[in-house]
Amino acid sequence: MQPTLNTLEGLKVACSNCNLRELCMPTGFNKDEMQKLDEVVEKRRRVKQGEALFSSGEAFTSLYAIRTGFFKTCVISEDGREQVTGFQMAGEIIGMDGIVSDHHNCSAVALEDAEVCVMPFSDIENLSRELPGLQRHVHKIMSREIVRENGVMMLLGNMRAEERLAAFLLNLVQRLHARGLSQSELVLRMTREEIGSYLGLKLETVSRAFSKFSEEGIIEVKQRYVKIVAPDALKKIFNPQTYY
Amino acid sequence: MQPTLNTLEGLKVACSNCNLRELCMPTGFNKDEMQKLDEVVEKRRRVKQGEALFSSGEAFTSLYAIRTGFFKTCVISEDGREQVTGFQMAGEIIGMDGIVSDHHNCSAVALEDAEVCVMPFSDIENLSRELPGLQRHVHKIMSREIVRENGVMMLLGNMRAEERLAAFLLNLVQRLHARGLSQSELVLRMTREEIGSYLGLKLETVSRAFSKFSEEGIIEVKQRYVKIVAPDALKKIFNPQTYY
DNA sequence: GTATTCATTTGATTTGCGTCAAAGTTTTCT
DNA sequence: AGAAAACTTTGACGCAAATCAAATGAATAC
Repeated sequence: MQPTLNTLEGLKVACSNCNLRELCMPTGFNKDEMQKLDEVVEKRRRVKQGEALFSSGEAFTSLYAIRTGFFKTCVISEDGREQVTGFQMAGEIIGMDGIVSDHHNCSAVALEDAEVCVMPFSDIENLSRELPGLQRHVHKIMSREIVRENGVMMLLGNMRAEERLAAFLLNLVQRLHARGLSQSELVLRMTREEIGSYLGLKLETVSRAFSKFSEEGIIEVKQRYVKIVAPDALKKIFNPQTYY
Repeated sequence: MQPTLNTLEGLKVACSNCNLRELCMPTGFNKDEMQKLDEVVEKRRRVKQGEALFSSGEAFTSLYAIRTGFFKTCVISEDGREQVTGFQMAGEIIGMDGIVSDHHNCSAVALEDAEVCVMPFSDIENLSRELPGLQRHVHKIMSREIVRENGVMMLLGNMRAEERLAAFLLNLVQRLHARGLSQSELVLRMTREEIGSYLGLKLETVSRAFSKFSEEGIIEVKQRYVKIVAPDALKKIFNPQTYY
């Protein structure tokens, strides 16, 4: 480890004046509690595009709050098949897969240059014994991940290609919108192949579904740029029943 | 609610002399700590075959430790498609999906008459601030669920029908073996349709895969009874690479 | 600025699983 | 015990997505 390479020297690392606070930290703390919270963030770490924040099998030490950038998490089977298990953006917490065995079960790779807050898990555990609000927050974050994965299982087990892609796009744009970005335009940070891996499809199938949506006037696509022209049509594809 | 129907009166509810303790509770506690742990289990509750322990949308109050019986958990999409997200047996903890929103996101249905220990989550949170061992255990249980679901995503996204069924059987028999049962024989508690839902397959496909394994002499099947004759062959199907 | 690599699109063909159907078996109900 | 309902198996056929293939476009390196 070469901390000087990964740590941002001279930058005040503090949640209390971070504009992502409401996304990744619990709310409703007083000044004293907020100060303690600040100390959980040991340091920051930059991860270049294509690099791994952590890799499957590595010792688990910390959770990471994404400050900037975009990640994918993936598991690899023994015979080399890769499954993307999620895409994560600013304000989201990753690394919880490592708690159960003290080793990471998946890898987190930056899809664009990124910066994360390193939060040693033992510190989180210590402080969350003092601060019930933090304790509850940690529980909620893990529960949210369980619920998210339930949703992916529904996608993979029950939905057809176009339904999966519609759900994927709606989910992405909704999360970006929650971060102050457009609710109709987005630039994909991942390849068709990575989308396909996440959705249990081959890249050609993903490409065809994009083209189909485009032909139908539901979206406009130019490579990684996507504009959602008819969100209701997408929602209808994702969930036919609601629109009888 | 009719507590008298669900509570087992006159039974001493205590983890300290429960033979499943090592499966669902943390180890290494002294007498005093063990006694506190006992108090987390508010009561027990019986669930008849086919009944729901909790249902999607219901208010979340407690986690449940399965004492006897067998459950499935499932989510239902708005248009009515059901996805089985897991099968749970004695010693396993369910209900963590409800923490994030204070409402359950999935339903837990008993596949045979069952008995669970009801553990109010607020009590768990309170006590785990006192007992770091319990705190760590709660984190591990949730992390284990995340990791399990990662594995299911790999199954659903990358594997073919027979690989999925092989993985399913190996996983089931391994968990049963950890509970003192045979590592080669099992009686399925779920229908072909429920297996199919979990594995993202139709019941006919599951049935055909069973028949194929049977014809090849890998397993013996008679309805719900399954005997694994050639476990290595199953492992090879699940994970071709390892056996070059 | 050109070459090389990587990503995407689109077409032709194949295939694994789904769908439909019917018969057999087991369990449940009366 | 007998009838009804639920579950399972097996076969024939269809289709959605995978595979194979080739061309185009974009990004990166030299």
